[in-house]
Amino acid sequence: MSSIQDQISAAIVAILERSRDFLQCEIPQAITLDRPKNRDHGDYATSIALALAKPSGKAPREIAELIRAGLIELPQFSAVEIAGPGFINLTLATASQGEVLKTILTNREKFGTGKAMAGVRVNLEFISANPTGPLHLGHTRWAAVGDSLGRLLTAAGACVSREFYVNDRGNQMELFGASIRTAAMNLPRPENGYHGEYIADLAAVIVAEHPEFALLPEAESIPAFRDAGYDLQLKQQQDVLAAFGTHFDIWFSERSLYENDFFNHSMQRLRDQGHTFELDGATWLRTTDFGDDKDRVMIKSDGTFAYFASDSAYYISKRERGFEICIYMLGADHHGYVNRLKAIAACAGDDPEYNIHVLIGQMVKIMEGGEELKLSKRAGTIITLEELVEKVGVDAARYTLVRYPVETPMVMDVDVLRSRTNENPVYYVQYAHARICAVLRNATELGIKFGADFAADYELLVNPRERELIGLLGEFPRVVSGAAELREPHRVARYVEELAGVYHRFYNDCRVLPMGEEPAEAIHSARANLCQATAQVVSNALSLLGVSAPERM
RNA sequence: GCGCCUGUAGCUCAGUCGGAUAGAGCACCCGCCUUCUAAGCGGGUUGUCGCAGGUUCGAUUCCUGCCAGGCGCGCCA
Repeated sequence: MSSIQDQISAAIVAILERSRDFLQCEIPQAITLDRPKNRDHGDYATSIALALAKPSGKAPREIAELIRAGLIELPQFSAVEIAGPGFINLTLATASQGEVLKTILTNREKFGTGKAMAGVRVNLEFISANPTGPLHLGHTRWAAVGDSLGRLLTAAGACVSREFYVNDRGNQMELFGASIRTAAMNLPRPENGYHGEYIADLAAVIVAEHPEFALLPEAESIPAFRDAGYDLQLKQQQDVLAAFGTHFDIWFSERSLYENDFFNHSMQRLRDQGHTFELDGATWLRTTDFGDDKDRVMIKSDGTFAYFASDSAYYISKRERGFEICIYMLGADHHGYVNRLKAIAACAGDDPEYNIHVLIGQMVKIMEGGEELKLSKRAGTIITLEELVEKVGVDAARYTLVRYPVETPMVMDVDVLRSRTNENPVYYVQYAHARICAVLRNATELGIKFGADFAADYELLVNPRERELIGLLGEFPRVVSGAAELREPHRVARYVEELAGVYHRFYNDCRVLPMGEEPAEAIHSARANLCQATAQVVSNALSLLGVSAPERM
């Protein structure tokens, strides 16, 4: 089933093809259609005539006239007008509008999904926090955005694996173990150790279970506390993320990269490509061959593995497991990593521009009572995911985190997120859904006929508010595919906010149900179907964001 | 010093491959509930799109140089 936009695009391309001799230039394969801001400019507009003016050497209005003459013959349009320097403004016939509603009501939760990325295997790695403490605000942004992006890519047809990379080896783990041990034994914490209250909590749990750990010699005691603490902390992260609605397919252990000789295998692959070298007793990867500002050590001169070694092996693991696109989501404080990661891909013989896609997320701040919240009781430093959810709930937290482009530094205002007004977009959108559901419950009670199986007369929907609403509903698939392609989930949020606004205006101007003793007529059924289609799209959009669509509020 | 991000209304921010009169919420003023959820809707006021050049039919959008703010430049993870 092709969308109305695809049909228009194909029709214009066909007209241009027929005029190939006249135009004498390359014909685009698809035509982009805009939704004009000004309603006088119709339902759709295209500037294709302006774009083709230069390559063809013809006047834009001449090309526009050519297209207009072809389109006006088609039954889908009630008007085709040329405006300004050569814009073509299209107004759809009401019959074409009804098609959109039928499609939505038939496809239900599938409406909006597509095949743009069909068959593409995507590895989506996000959060990847150290298992040495609770998840904080920065992680929370990725939990919301990453999860939503996973849903979007899946909706676009991609085969997605969501992975959480667990840094379960290295100095930080040792420090973690030592910190818990000192907390358990009432000793001073190690230098650079972990200081949050949660360390003492972990120590208490472990000591209750294994009092003998504290009695072991230090060299055995630290690993014992480390491993027990790791299990508890990882479980805590997993529980918190599950409650947040963020799902992972794979919790990938860094340690596992060094099992079964995989690391040597991955090193060999890099050696074979000829980008490794030895210097000062260390093994390096010559990342400067591919735009990095300095070469990187993989195996340190003392024989231990640098963190970068794991990154390289992990990338190779992803590729060998069949993922062609590897998406990384990093905090702004790690942006220096982008060139390094791309260099790994290049050193492995891949195309970094295609195989690696890095998203850089800017910082998140949180305000309450007009002041920035900085201290977390539990983590000792910054606010945790759990604390945020306790303050505003999962829906408000997720929605707010996902409605801004990740490169925008953002401030979450707890007071706004608790408010039930226009200034809180999540309520605004959810309220629209609940409102529609209420109308539809009433419609059912009144015995109004509506639904996917009811052949409503959509020709009756001629009010400008109705046309505006239908037109916007038809945009949803394009919004989804665009958001997936650009890896920008916030587009879905902005879209659904606009949709909610358009619905509220429609609701205000167009009475859906019969009043008082009025008999039920065809217009009531048509509008009920429009309502149901709107509820479906709102629900689908919120679902892509991992936010609930309540039926009552 | 080098690199990345940001700069749009009084505030918080959108703005699709370059398109028509640059948008939304908040704030401020005025209206709309005796029948579908007023957590809503309508109207009014608000701009040197950081600055200066360039590319072209057309630039908030692309290029160059400045200015301001944030972040990063380890054989740490």
